[in-house]
Amino acid sequence: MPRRPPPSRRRAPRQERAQATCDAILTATARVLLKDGYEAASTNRIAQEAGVSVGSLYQYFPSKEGLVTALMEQHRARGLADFEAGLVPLASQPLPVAMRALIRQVIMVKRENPRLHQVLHELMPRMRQWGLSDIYSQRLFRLVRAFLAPRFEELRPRNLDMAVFVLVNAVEALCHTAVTDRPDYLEDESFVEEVAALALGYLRPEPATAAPRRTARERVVRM
Amino acid sequence: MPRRPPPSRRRAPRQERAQATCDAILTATARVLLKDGYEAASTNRIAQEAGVSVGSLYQYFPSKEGLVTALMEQHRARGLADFEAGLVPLASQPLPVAMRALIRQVIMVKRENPRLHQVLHELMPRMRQWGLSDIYSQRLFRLVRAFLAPRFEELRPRNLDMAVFVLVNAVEALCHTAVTDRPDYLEDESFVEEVAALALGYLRPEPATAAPRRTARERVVRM
Amino acid sequence: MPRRPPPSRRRAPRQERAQATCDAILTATARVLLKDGYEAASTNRIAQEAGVSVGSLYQYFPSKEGLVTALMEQHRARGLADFEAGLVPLASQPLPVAMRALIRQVIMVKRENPRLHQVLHELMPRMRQWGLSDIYSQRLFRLVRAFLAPRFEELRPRNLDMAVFVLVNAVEALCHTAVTDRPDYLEDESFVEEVAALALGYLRPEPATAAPRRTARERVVRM
Amino acid sequence: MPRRPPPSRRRAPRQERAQATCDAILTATARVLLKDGYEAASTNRIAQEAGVSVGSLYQYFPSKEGLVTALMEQHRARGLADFEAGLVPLASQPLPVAMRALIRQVIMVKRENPRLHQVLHELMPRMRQWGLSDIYSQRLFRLVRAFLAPRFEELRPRNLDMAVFVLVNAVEALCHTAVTDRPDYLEDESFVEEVAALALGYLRPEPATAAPRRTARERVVRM
DNA sequence: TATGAATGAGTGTTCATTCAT
DNA sequence: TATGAATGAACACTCATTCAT
Repeated sequence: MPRRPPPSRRRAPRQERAQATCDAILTATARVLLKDGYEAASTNRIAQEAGVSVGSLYQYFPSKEGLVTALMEQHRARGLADFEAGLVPLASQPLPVAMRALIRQVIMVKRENPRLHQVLHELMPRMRQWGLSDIYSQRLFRLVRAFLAPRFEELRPRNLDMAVFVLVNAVEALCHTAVTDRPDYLEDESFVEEVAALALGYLRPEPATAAPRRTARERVVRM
Repeated sequence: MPRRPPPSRRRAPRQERAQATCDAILTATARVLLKDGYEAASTNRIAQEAGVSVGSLYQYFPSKEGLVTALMEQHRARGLADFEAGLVPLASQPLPVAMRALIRQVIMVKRENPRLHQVLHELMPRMRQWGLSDIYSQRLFRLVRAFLAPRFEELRPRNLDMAVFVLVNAVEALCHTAVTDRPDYLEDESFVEEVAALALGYLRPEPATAAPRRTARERVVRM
Repeated sequence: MPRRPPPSRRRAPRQERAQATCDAILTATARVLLKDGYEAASTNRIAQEAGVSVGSLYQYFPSKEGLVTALMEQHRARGLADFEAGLVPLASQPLPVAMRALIRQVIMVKRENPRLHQVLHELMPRMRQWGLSDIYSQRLFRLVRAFLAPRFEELRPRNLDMAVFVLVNAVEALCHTAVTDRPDYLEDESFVEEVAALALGYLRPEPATAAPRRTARERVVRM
Repeated sequence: MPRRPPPSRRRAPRQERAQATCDAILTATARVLLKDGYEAASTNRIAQEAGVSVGSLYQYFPSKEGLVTALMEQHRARGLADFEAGLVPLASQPLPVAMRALIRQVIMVKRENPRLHQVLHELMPRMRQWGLSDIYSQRLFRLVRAFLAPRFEELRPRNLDMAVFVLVNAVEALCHTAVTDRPDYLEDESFVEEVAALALGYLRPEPATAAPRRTARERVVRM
């Protein structure tokens, strides 16, 4: 029982001019969102910024909600496509190599336009409230799952779904939080190393507790 | 150039009755925020829910912003105090034991009132926008730093600040995301195990890689 | 299954000042409706005319619809009360006397403020569209029915309900149309006579048609 | 100071195709008016329903107002023509026969498309507001007047104009109100009888007050 | 001639905040 | 101190109409 089709578009632009208008509006939305945040971003303001009239805005987008949703979708679709494109050549790489590359890519993407990423990120709860299922998260999840599945036997975790949940969310959160709280980390190669260490340390089988016998106490402490 | 003092309180309640009013308002704010979200939570509505007049509300809080800030502060102060209280007896425990205990505690706290946690979490960007520095995050950071510092020598990471950043944010994000996306995980003991594995795997020294010598480059690449 | 309670009031005014505001708004509504008609009567315009802010308007009335409904109700309640008051002393009067008096009263009422009557009359379809059942029409119907019932035996019509429908609507329509199309009739005593003749001629038993007997069919056809 | 010529048409369609377009628009207007009412009937919506562009609509009609006026005119012209056609063969019939036939016809016409009749009826005040004189009412009036004039000597009323006003408006109102409030009456042959009784009772000379003499007082009372 | 993209004034309504009582 | 009536700027959104193509 689907609630309603994603109300992000009202009608497809037929003429070339219309497509341009449509794009201008979306771009302006991003700009205004950046400058003023969601609340302060009025549709009139956005239209003005786009150099069109409010009427035109509502010709292509059914509501402010829909407009923002459309922007979000565009953004996430691109992000996901990039991610997938980056993932393909890494399929055959050793895990550590691939992991570092992926993390680096995630950071690069966010570094491109940190404010936009941040703003859209903060918009996500609202989207959920609007009843939009987050198909992009699901696709990302499936992508990572497919990437991990072939090597899962050699890794420590036994619950693939949970492992993907842990990895995806931890990495995403770290990269995102860095944008906001520690932008310097984004430029710091050792940050990539640490995030990779987190991911790889999570997946790596625990060390066969070797030779010299230890008391339980020692074993626990030493880790 | 100090922005302005945190605008959370207009004036301290002197009389007992006033304190009660103040509490009632804060409680009502939480209730309304839960039910309706931030936008739909009007000050009139909150006052009504608290059983006082809007006028009274504005006697104790200078603005809606201030009201929400006060609630947030109360909430975070409590959370931090709890965390600190839980941390003390763990100082002498082996790391894995302590880590599991801490993670369990974080989850428990969120499980208590997931919706409130979620709502307040989603309010944080707005706080930042209001120019409030997040002193609680800083204190949490210092707490964990102090907890980790004595054992840091035996652990893998070499940058303590970055390690704390990584751990705090990864754990927090996982627990928080689980509230929203996978509430079932909150009841699942194996989720605690996985989050602990993530943290401990991150801190654990890499296994002494035996025999054949490698170049630094190689070492970095392999897992 | 009643759709919703008549949405005419938001909250009752407690203080004296509030009651005054409320009245001022209703009065202003009538004034603006008169001048500009329903569509052109914006709520901001009405508030201005009432000398209050829009906000106050919406404190007492939940919507433009509700505001107009309230005005209509006030108006019709008064009209009906007047009608009932006029009807009581006529109960014992001979029918023709009573009928003329009633018609005269209906005309008088409309003559008092013809434009307002007209505007509100034209608003009625919209009310129906809003799903408001017209309780005043029903009460009027019952009133007239009760007035007619005791003498119904001596009258021609055999279906009391239909007779009331015919009388009420014919008289009302004539008086109303006269307001719009022939205001001069409202001042013309012979118009009262004619409307009364219409009503009485309708109720009066057909003259005993003398001599040659006829079939039922024939009787229906002849005059 | 002539207001302006009836703004119902912008220019007469010359080509056949143009006439078809014009008709399509008018038909669509009726359809949309039926479905959505006047306010909700936007010109874009109407154009869409007609399968043409808004631009084309404005090529044939100067405004929404004009469009609706044109529809109204078409509709009333037809109604009047029908009425006139029905009237001709009745000229030589006895009054009661003719009256019943006419009333029956009025009801039939409304029964055909009750919603459209209702919608257009409710639009009439707006037309008046637009400054359009209602030439169809006038023609109807003249038609009925001409019908009644030859027999007027034998009837009770002494003011022909007023009698026509009373008859036309009473019959019209009853039939129209029945459409809205008592659609069952439209199917009820006895309703025709009652309306006819109303009209004929109005026209019929008062019964020759027979034999036993009465005081004026008595006469009035007795009816 | 037909199209449909573009316009923008104008609408109903909300809500944080003030201040007379 | 407490009240709650009053405020009014601001918002999302519509729709009759125009005009470049």
